[in-house]
Amino acid sequence: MKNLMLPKAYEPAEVEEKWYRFWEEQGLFRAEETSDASAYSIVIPPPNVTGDLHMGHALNNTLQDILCRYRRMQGDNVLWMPGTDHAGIATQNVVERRLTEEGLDRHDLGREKFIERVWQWRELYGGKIINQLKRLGASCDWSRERFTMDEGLSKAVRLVFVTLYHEGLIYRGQRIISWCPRCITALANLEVEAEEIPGQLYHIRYPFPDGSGGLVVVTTRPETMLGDTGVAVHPEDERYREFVGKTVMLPLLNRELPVIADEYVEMNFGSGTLKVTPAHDPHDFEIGQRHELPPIKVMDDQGVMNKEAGPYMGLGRYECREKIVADLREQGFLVKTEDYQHRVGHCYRCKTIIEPTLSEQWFVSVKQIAEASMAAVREGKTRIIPEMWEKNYFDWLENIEDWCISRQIWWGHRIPAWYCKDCGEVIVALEEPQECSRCNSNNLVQDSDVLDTWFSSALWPFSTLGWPEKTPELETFYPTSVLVTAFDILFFWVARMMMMGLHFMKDVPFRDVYIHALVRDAEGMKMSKSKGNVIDPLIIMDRYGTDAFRFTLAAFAAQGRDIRLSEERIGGYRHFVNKIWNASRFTLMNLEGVMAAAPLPEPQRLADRWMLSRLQEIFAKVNEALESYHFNDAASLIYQFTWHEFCDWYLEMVKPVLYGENDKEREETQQLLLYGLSSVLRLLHPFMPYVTEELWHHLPNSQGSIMVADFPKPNESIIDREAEEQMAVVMEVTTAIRNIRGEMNIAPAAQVDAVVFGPDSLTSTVQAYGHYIEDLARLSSLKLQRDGKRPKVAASAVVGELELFVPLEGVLDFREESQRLQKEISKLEPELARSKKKLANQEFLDRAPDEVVAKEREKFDRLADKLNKLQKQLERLTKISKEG
RNA sequence: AGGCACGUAGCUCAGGGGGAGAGCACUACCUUGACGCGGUAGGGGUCUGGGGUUCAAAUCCCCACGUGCCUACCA
Repeated sequence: MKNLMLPKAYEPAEVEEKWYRFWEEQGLFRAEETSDASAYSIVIPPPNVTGDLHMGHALNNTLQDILCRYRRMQGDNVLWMPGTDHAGIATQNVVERRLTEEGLDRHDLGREKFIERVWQWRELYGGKIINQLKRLGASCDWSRERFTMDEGLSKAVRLVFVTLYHEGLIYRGQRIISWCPRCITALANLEVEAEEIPGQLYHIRYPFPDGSGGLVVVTTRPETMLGDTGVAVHPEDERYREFVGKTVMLPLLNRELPVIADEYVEMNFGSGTLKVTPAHDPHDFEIGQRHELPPIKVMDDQGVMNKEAGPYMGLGRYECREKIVADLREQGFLVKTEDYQHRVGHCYRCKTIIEPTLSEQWFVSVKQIAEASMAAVREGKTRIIPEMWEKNYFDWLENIEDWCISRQIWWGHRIPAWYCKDCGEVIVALEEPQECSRCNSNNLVQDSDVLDTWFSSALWPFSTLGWPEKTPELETFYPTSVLVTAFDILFFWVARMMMMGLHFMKDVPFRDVYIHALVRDAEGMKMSKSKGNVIDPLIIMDRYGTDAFRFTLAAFAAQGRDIRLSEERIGGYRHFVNKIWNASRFTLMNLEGVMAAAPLPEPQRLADRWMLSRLQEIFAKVNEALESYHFNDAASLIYQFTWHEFCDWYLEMVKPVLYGENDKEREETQQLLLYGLSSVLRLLHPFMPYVTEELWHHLPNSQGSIMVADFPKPNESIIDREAEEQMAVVMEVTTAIRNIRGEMNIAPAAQVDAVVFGPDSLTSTVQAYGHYIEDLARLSSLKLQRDGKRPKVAASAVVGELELFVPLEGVLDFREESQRLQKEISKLEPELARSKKKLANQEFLDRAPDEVVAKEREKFDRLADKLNKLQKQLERLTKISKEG
């Protein structure tokens, strides 16, 4: 026997932990690698092990959980594959900060010990975000949890590297790359964030060899001049043509620089002369190659000037800049400086200004595999939703440059390449080679670099399923059904998964990519710790409960728009959770003696017929919304129905039956009420897993977990248009009487009479269902008349073709009532005028579709009739008030 | 510089060629046997501005203004 008594208010903290444990213990999150049921799979965007659950995670994982729970309730074999990302630079930074606190740095420990420390750290704190995801209710199959540095995943990484290398798609080369002098590593272009900052444009005179005149170059980074090996002008620039082939002198270092002509130079920028620093600028590097200007690196890997900087050696790059500017000024080479706003690259991990530097790194040649990735989307093998993101996806892939994948850090997948110290051979292999394949030397050293974190993330959809083994998991769950993510990692991650998936699995990694919003603060700023504007989801869950929080996220998740989270709105949905709780409480306390196994009775009464019919429509719409990732539509449909139809109307209409003497009616109603509540709970479960599970277990007819109950599907045969139309009349009449009561200040406890005039077709409905109106509008009597004398001293209203009177002999305030009628009339008049004008327009009649015209005629007639009736009521009132 | 969004009630936001919507906030009334985290009723918007297409525009197109984001090698 289930407990039908509920506490008065829902206390989330008490039930959330209980049910999460229950789900895990019952194995309800587990996917079957072999099953006949249709498979549905999602791989989680693996959060960084260093991470704390933030709003972005909360939204991302709530949406995934909604989809997974929805599909599971439909009977699908659902796999939500969880895991975490080793997050190379980010994690290394965190552990290094700890070492700093101990007064150490990683070099004190050495590579091996340092990596050990990182693993220890991960052992202690890496599970934190997993627990936070559980708190959120995430129904991942935790028995399959993966980590990007797991043995299996690491093996996949090595195999991919080796394969691409032998296919010629991975190569090693000297390039200008983006270098972070704080993290002391190369970065991919994508990992550099350009930010506009104020700076200076320095105009510097490079004199002719005899010390006279010279050419004026312009730069924002004067310290790089120490690495200049030429000065370039545009070949068609008349001003400088005579100097091409001659030389100028580099100030401070007194190096002779050739003046060369190159089309890259913009004649209109600055002086039209460009200093060429091949080792510290990507374009200068290219110019240098075209004109055989040697690159000279003037900085070391920490941004400190090296011996090539001569007297400036040992200075930090910005110290050096100041010193150089001062020296130039002193020696008369600084022509002028001006303020200049420009965009400068910053490290996406530590925000340090990056230094473009010539360096030898590993690259993936991506043009060819990018092409396949575009084709897959173009051909519809993968859909990107909302569609507008497709354009970004294509734009990026079309302009893609080779991907720099080597990082000079210690935490990550070591590059599987060995160098022979004797003959220089490069050996790329899955396992450490015993000897050089060319000279048989065993004097081999492994490349000290590790791979970009995103290299392993790119394999996530198949590496987590066991690749390169041919596993039943891969067979069943690849390609995955949908990838749910925010657009900020569309390039970092989604595009690269497409490339790797297509290349190694010969199939797309996911059928759909659903791109959701970014969560911003109330001012529309991206939430970040440095801005101090973060709202901590864990605090929110403490304060409002997880269900209210999740529902809010879903309600905000409209396609194609960012979310500005407002705490008030979460509060609003906490009220909704409480409303559901209390609707259930009411239902349960009226289910005493209900037959748990009874079949659903054929509904007889209007309220039941209407509620059942409306439910079918809600089922259809909610299913449709979830199928198409319209989470907010689904949420608001359920909200509106539950609160404003089920609670506001149905529960009220059902009370007299529940409290009445008729056992048969009561028993039927109990069954239908139970069905209604059960339906609402099942609709809500994907959004609000905890409260629905708790309530589910109180329902007399529930079995097991709501997680595996059927998600409601519409049954067309239950839709009852007639009931809905009749119910509309009941609702409108009730509202009209309540309006009169409210506006006339009739005490809520006081009962009044009402008289309704109108055609038989309508009054018969009012007659048949008058008991509902009497009850809901607190009437002592409801009389019906086809025609005849209207009551004299009465407040009145018009509802469709019905005229409605509330006699108020002795209490009616004539002025107030006539004002009320006047207000109604003045609302109607402009609407009627607009309709009239429309119907007078011949072109409208000719060109608009017939049904639109017919609808407009109907509307006009309805409005005119209503206005006419209201005016008569007003006239009558005025006359009576004068007589009285 | 280009591209993409967005500008709807005081606030946060849905909607999207033919009746302006929700939540919160606001006003009045209410200890009606689920809920005051409640109920009933109510006030509030030339849908940023200007053009255009259309019988019809908040909705489609163009321009302007504003906001946000993304991409880019004028040093």
